[in-house]
Formats: sequence, C-alpha cells, structure tokens
Amino acid sequence: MLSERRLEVLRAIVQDYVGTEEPVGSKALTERHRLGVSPATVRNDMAALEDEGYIAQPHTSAGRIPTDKGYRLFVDRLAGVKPLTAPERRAIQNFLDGAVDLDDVVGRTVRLLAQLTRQVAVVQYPSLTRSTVRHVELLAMAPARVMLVLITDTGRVEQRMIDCPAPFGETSLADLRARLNSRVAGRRFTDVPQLVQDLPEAFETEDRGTVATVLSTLLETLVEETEERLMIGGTANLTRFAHDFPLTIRPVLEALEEQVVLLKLLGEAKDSGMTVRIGHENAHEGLNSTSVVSVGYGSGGEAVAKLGVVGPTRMDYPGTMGAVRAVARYVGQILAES
Amino acid sequence: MLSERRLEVLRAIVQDYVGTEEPVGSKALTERHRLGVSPATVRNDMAALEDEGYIAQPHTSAGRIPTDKGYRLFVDRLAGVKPLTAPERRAIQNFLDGAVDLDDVVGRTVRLLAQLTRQVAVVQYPSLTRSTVRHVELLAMAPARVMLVLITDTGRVEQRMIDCPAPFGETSLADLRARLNSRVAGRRFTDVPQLVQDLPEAFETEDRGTVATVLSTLLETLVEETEERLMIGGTANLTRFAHDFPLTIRPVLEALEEQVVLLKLLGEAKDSGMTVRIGHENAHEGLNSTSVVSVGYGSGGEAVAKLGVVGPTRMDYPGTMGAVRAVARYVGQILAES
DNA sequence: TGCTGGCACTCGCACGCACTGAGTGCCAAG
DNA sequence: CTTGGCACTCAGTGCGTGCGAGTGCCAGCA
Repeated sequence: MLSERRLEVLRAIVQDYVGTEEPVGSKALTERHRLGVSPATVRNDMAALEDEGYIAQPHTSAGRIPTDKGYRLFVDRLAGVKPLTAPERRAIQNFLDGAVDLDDVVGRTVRLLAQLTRQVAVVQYPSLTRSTVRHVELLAMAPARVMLVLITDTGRVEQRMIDCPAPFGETSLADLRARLNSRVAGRRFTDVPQLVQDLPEAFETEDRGTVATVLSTLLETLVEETEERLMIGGTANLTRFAHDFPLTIRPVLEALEEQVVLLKLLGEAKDSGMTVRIGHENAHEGLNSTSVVSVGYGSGGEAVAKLGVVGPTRMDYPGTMGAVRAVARYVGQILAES
Repeated sequence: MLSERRLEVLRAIVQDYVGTEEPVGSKALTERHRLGVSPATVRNDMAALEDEGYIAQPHTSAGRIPTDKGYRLFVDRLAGVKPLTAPERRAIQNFLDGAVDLDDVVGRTVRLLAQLTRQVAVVQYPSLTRSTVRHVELLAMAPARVMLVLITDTGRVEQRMIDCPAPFGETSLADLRARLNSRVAGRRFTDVPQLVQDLPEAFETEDRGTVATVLSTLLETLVEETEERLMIGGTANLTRFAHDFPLTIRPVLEALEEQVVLLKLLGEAKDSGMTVRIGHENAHEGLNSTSVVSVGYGSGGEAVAKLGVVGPTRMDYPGTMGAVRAVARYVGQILAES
C-alpha cells in the first residue's frame, strides 16, 4: 500500500519525465514540486516505488523513469482528463464543419487529432456491421450485368459488379430493387441475411438464378467489408522522439502499415468509454514501447467505430485523453447531422 | 566534354555508392571494377568529374559521392532500365489478380511497389478528369432529397446528397435519370458541362429548379473531385537509411502526409513515359534529398493516373525504374479487364 | 516511527589527446 | 596521357581523466 505522498511523488515523476524526457532525480523533484519534504525523504519514497515496480532507473547513477506499471497507476488514479480550451473546441468545430462527405470527415478528423495531440492519429471508418442500410441500388450496366450499390446510414458507399447467369429485364430489376429495399432499408446489417432469405421464391423460375446471385453478392459485401477500413495520419510526429531512433519507430511504422494489426488493436479496446493501453499491454510486439488511447464514436448514443492516437508511453495522458474524447464527440455530432 | 572512361568511372562510383552507402575512393574503384587503369589515373578522372560538378567529397580525406547532377547524368546516359525477372513478373500478376475492387487494386499496387523497390510507394487513383462516365444514378431518399451517384469507367464511385428546392416526383426523377445518362454515359468528364447545359429546358417550370440543383451538384462533384486521391505505403522503408536520421525523414514524412504536395509532384511529371526527378529537381524542399520515379498508367493506351516511388537520391535507379514500369503495365491491364 | 542532513560511492558522459589509415593532390618519370 | 611515389589531410577510434548528478546508507532529531 502506497502512502498519499508516495503517489504524489509518482505523479511528479511522471509529469516531469513527460515534460523533460529525461530521468528525474530526487533533488530536481523537490525543486520543481512543492512536496514539503527533503530530497532524502523523496529518495526513500523512490526506493519504495522502485521496489513495487512503478519506476526504474536506466543505470545506477541516474534518475528514475516510470515503468508501464507506473503509467498505469498514473492514468488510473492520479490523472484526470484535461478538457480542451474554448478556442480549441471552436477550432475543432470549425474544421470539421467544412467536411463535404464521409471521406472528408474521416480525413479531417485524422489530421485534427494528429495536430492536437502531436502524435499519430488513427480513425476507423464507421463500421458496416453496426450500421444500418439506407438504400440498396441496382443498376443495369448491360443485359446480364448489374451493379450493386450499398449505402449506409453513415454515408458510406460500397459497390460491386455482378455478372448474372441470365439476362435480367428492367422490370424484374425494378421489382427486385423495390422488394429488397422494402425489406432491408433502415435495418441493421447483421439482420440482412435472414431478411432476404426467401426472396428468390417471389420471382419467376428463370429469374431466380440471377436474384440468388445478386443476393449472395450483397451478403458477401456485408461480410467482406466487415473488414474495416481506417485512415492514419501524423506519422511525421513519430520523429519527435528522436532518441532511440530508429529502433523504435521502425516497428511502429510497420505496425501502422498493417491495417489488420491496427484494427485488432482498436478491436481489443472497450466498446464504450475511453481505453488506454500502455506499452506491453499492447499485444503487438512492435507497439510495446507505445501507448494507445482510443474511444468509440458514433452518430447516436451508440459507437459505430473507434478512433484514437498512438504515441510513446511517455505521453501527456490527460491532454491526449481530453483531445481524443473531444474529437470523438464532435465527429459523432457531424455524422448525426449528415 | 567527358571521355568515355570518365563516364565509366562515374558509373562505377554511382554503382558502388548505391551498393555500399559509403564514399568511394580511387583504390576501391580499381579493385571492384575492371577499368584497366591505375588508381592514380582514376584520381585524375575523379578530379575532373568533381570540377564538372558530377561528384563531391563530404570532407577532404574521404572518397567521392555522386551529386544530383551526377545521378542525372547516370540516369540519362549511363543506366538502362533493368527488366524484372520472370518470377517477379509472375508474382506481380498473381498478387494483382486477386483484387476485388478499385480500392483493392490501388491498395495492392501500393504494397507491391513498396515491397519490390523497398521504398515508399505512391499510387494515384484514376483521375476523374481523364475518365469517362459509366453511369449516373439518382436515388430518391426523401421527397425533396436526392442522392447522386457517379460511376466512372475505372470503377470509381462518388456520391453526393442533394437537398432539392422543391419535391421531385419519381417519374420526373426517372426522366432526368434517363436523359442524363443518354447524354453523358461513355463521355469524358471534361465534356459533361456542355452536354448537360440545356437540360433544364426540357422540364416543366416547377421542376427546373431541382434539375438545375442536381446538375450543379454533378458539375461540382466533377470539379471538386478533380482534387485527386492517392494512397501511399512502405513508409517503414524510410528507416532503412538510418544514417542522417531523423533530419532526413522528418520532412519527407511531412511531405508525404500533404497529399497536395504529392499530387503536385506527380502532376509535374511527364504524362507519358517515365519521369525521374532527382534531389533538388523536386520543387518541394522536404524532398530535396530524395528522388521520385513516376510513370503514368491507364487502362487503354492513355494514362489516367500516375504511380511511383519516393526514395533516397542514392537509390538503385535501373531496378527501381524497372519495377515501376512493370507494375504500371500490369495495373493498366487489370483496370482494362474490370 | 518518520524525517532530515551529511557523506561516501557509483557511473555515465564530455573532453582532450594521440594514433591510425583511407584517401587525396601533386610531381616527375615512363 | 598514364603511372608510381610521396607527403599531407583529417574523420574516426580508443583511452584516460575529471566532473557531477544521483544514489544508498546512517546517525541524529522531533
């Protein structure tokens, strides 16, 4: 059990280390913080904190730096979420309000987050699985060729070209379009399969093959595109921790390029509320020296996707968390309006 | 005027420097290349080459490295384009053949290029301005709300939501859709404006406002989306030149994030044939220590977009040019098939 | 029991210095 | 025009030294 003062010492160490990026010693601590005790006392506390594994020294005659466990305690018990300033909020709103379509919203969000946190930003596109269908369109491109266009409530559009087993008349196509939309429009993606199950039966025998093909393509699209997309930005910020270069950033850049890795990362985060994963808490090895702050966002009360930032474990957690939360809220609003 | 042998010396210097990444001296040159002359002679040649500005020495007692001007000469007169090996060609084909849609094609291309060249790959989406319209679709989302979907011959899809000034009936909508498509389907984007100019006149007065709104949105989309999109990959390869870190890669990463910069960069390249821009030939300051190899690609004989790689000036030009050209060809084929 | 000042100790780091060797420019001879 | 020889330059390396930040421990005091 750690005394109140020792927690205070840990907090001071984290804050100083985040600020200076250098190991912090007992003397510097007493000078920069009003702890009300002498360096010697702080040394004792630091020894205790080190025994407990919250801090460590890089080498014998150096100050201490927080361990992953230390950051964890800091985030959980010692730090709040720092709200943004009014000008920052206004800037966010203005910047996001200019977006013209979904791509633009996501693009702006990623730039905004990267700029605010000065770290790498990751924004997931609104997920199809948690979205609802706004409209399904079928376009005859040729006698036996149909284009399927799928539009979600968040404005995302997916299209597929379908080669039909037999020519398909314009009236049949219109019929299918109407039946399809009346069943699935406004419904959740996950519900679609059973909603269209018996649709072929409503058609003439000669058209059933085509209807089945269209439906299976639709279902495929739902499944395949569950493979989410995401956008990243601010990688140039990685160069800010130029110390342990390039050993550190190489694996991080590689991890960022593997969208699968990132998606898994975001997937592991809680669906609601903010998630902070520190250092080795991240399953992916390349990200062992980074922390990931993520949060879900959505147009209504419910989260349809996640966004967050990836930065060094030595990051300004309160500020980062504040920025991430604020951006998520505004993006949610924008999506709800559009 | 440079003698044949001096050119040969320059070629040897470039090759060795690209291979070893270290300044190359006269002795090492005569050992690694069969120049048939002594180091002393080579020294004289090197002095001449330095006078002409083709090579330079980082400091007095070091070997020489090529200057931008030296690389330029090398690319223009001393190096060919190294064709890929048969297995490489097969690998490309196999990899690209698996693509399901345009996003996938571009994504795979970028990964492929990054892998083949071990550098940063940039692929521009097929440009709208040089594309033709495959289909324009209008969907009634609400009585006075229409979604415009624009589909290009390269499979790219853009959509816009339109708030109409007045309710618009389903029959009017179908009418507009039919007229619109009969005029613009198969035509070039640049021709669209004049093709639809007099379209409102064909409608009842009460609908003209809406028709005009739809048309102006369509034209806006054409213009706005002329702002091209692109995808980049392989940024982790930047860490391979870990020497002049991070001074070098910081500005490069920043430039890569600014799509505008990249688009301008690609835009400055020739429309046909391969373009190599070396070091300071790149207008953007952050890319002064990199070279850009780019080439147009397209589904037919004509280029609809460009792709290329960004790497250190000290790169394997023949190999890189070979990979870029080959990939561009295969992507063109894939696009033509789909 | 807990805090404090004092003190000896550790060790990374910056600095100075000499040495080494790759590479050069110049020159006289072939 | 080429070549071998030669003196010169200078970045990089390894070593020894001093400095100082920081520590751990201990005895004294509240």
